[in-house]
Amino acid sequence: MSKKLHTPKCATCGSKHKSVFCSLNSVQLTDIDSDKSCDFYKKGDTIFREGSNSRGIFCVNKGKIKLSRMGPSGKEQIVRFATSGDIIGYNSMLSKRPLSATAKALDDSAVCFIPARNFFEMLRKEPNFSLKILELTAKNWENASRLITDMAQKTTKQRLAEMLLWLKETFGLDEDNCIDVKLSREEIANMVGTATEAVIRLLGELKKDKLIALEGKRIKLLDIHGLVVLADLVD
Amino acid sequence: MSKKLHTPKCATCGSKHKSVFCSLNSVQLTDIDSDKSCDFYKKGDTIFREGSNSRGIFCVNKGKIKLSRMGPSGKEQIVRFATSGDIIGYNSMLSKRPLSATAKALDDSAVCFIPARNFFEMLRKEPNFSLKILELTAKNWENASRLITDMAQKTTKQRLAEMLLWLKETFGLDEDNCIDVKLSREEIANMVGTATEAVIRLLGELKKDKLIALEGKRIKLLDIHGLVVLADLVD
DNA sequence: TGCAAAGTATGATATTTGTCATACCTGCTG
DNA sequence: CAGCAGGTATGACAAATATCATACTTTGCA
Repeated sequence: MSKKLHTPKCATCGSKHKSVFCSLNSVQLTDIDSDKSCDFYKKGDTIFREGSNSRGIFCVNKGKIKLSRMGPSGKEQIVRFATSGDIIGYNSMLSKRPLSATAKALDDSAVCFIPARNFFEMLRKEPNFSLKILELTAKNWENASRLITDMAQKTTKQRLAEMLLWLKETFGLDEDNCIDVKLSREEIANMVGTATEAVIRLLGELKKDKLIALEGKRIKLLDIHGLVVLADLVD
Repeated sequence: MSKKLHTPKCATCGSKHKSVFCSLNSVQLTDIDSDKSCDFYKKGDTIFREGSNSRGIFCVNKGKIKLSRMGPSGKEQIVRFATSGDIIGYNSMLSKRPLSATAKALDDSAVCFIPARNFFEMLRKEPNFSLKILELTAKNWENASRLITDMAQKTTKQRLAEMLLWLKETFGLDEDNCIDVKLSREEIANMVGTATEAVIRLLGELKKDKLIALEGKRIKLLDIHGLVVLADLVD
């Protein structure tokens, strides 16, 4: 399942500057460190599960995490991703509700755990930290409300294009312009909100339209602007 | 458009106890009051518009507000409602982005305005207030991610049933068990994410199934449990 | 190395939903 | 009070997408 790791220090964490902890000083980072632990998760491992109660927040040290919810008919819906420097599991701490999503490792990952007490203490003591988290939750809502609109109004093909661009933003491109994450067609379908077969067919169409190229699970973006136009994301 | 009103005091506001301001003491409420103003909006009036920059937050004193986004093809998507005691317009303050939704009055409404400065001051000075807002934004995200899942996976009829239940939660029922808000079929369609004709047909089906009754715009809920089951919301 | 299992691909078909045309109400305004 | 406009309703049709069946391909593991 998961294996304890030598716990990295926040102060020397490569992702510090791009995380919500960036505004904290070294004393405060030591406070966070004091009760922190770090676990290793193999690809496919579950970090936490929808419906259970969280006892703290998680911060991704290394790896790729998907956050998903179970739909009524048992179908998975991917609602968010997290990678180095991102925190997860904080929403249910703040809303005082059970966890609303399940977190699974897409790759071998290292994830730190910070107990609720330390998290809330920091929120109370540090207005700047509090504002950072507020900024994060507010952005989450804005992204989600855009996604609601897109789910409701765009065609499957448009949503697929949009999801590819989202994956690019989240995980970046490798040296070959391929999206730097490996997802099954089924997982892509669970982002787009459609059937696996539809994704396969539509990826084929995007390929025929010379917007992407496919080599197994690797998806190469050939025409990003074309995808933006297709997804109707032009501002 | 909107008419200045005699500004009500937070301390004597009937919605204080159920609002995010419930944890503030009388001195703090006076702080909020100091630069507050209140405007009257007629049914259909716009309170703020997607894309513009907000200069403060709004708190609904009386009335019913819908928050919606424009989809790519110009179709409205209703993403939230607000009523007495609810605050709106705070997300874009916190995310430091332009407003992500448009707010329009569904009824004649009175809405207070609190400048950004006072809002942020309170956030900085009052950890309890900060935590209340965090709770709010976290809940928003959770609701939104459920909605994403539903949009992606449920049938139009299920979503319609779910929206009716959502309207019931938000606006309540009158003495006749009718949902206490008047929306056009088009507006309902803009919540459900479908065409107006589909809503008309499906409302007809729900009526035939004896789950609801219709008298013009008034929708009477005959079998709430039946709607819950249909919407697949059973826990 | 080769087999089983999982994942990917493709076709045929059924269903759902969107779109367009049209007609009918209902409430408002001149 | 007539008539017009906006909203509601219904049918016919087209398009998109889900579902089912089947075959092919890759991957992991014994």
